[in-house]
Amino acid sequence: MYLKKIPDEHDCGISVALKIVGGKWKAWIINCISKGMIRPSQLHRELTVTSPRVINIHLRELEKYGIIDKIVHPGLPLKVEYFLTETGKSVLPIIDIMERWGDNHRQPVNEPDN
Amino acid sequence: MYLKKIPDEHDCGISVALKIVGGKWKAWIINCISKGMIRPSQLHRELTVTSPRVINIHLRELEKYGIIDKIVHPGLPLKVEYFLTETGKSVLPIIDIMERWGDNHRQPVNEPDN
DNA sequence: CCGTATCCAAGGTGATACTG
DNA sequence: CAGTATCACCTTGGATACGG
Repeated sequence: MYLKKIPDEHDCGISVALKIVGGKWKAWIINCISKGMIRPSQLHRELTVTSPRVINIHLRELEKYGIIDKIVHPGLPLKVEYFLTETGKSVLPIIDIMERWGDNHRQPVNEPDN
Repeated sequence: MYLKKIPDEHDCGISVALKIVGGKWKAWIINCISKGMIRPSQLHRELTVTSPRVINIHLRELEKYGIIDKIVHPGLPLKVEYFLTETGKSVLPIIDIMERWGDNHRQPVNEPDN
């Protein structure tokens, strides 16, 4: 997302927001967690097109930014559960409006894909 | 933005929306045009941190997706004016909500930038 | 003034194999 | 089950110079 070197005068809120929803699967992951798919294995099953590594990178970043947090249950097999923080929940309206807009404008945007 | 090879079952509205606001300067450009900075030279002056080439790439893409359109005035020196289409205007609320969210959550997101 | 071509650096993503 | 390391690839962004 090439957003790290933006000088201060252009580091607007959009840059900040894009750090959260800008990744290829970040918004998708946030949506899944908000819907109760809180275990990594569930995410992997839903997102078979991607490797666990990429999902984990996104999870680490969302964690770092305070969007999600996790509970590690002791014992074997391992059990980890992610959940949205309050900050994370505040992102849902953004994802929602983006999703609705995209669904309503799929034609003009997706068709010229040459 | 690596959004081109997303399989259909995951090609949700978010992917579509990110094609519009996902680029490093796309949302910024849309904002500028909506505020009346409609000539390329104005955009270049506002965005001196970037080369004209990058701005033009974004403009071409926004044009391709029907977000902006342009009027080419004949004569020399050349004069071009961009404007938002109706579709483009419908993007403004998304940019607005992202910008506000980002401004309100700058701390937790920006600080862990290690 | 406007736009593009070329070359290049860097970041994001993907496949696999591996450890605890 | 959960997570990481290494590899290679593709996309994006950036600097410069040039043509309409």
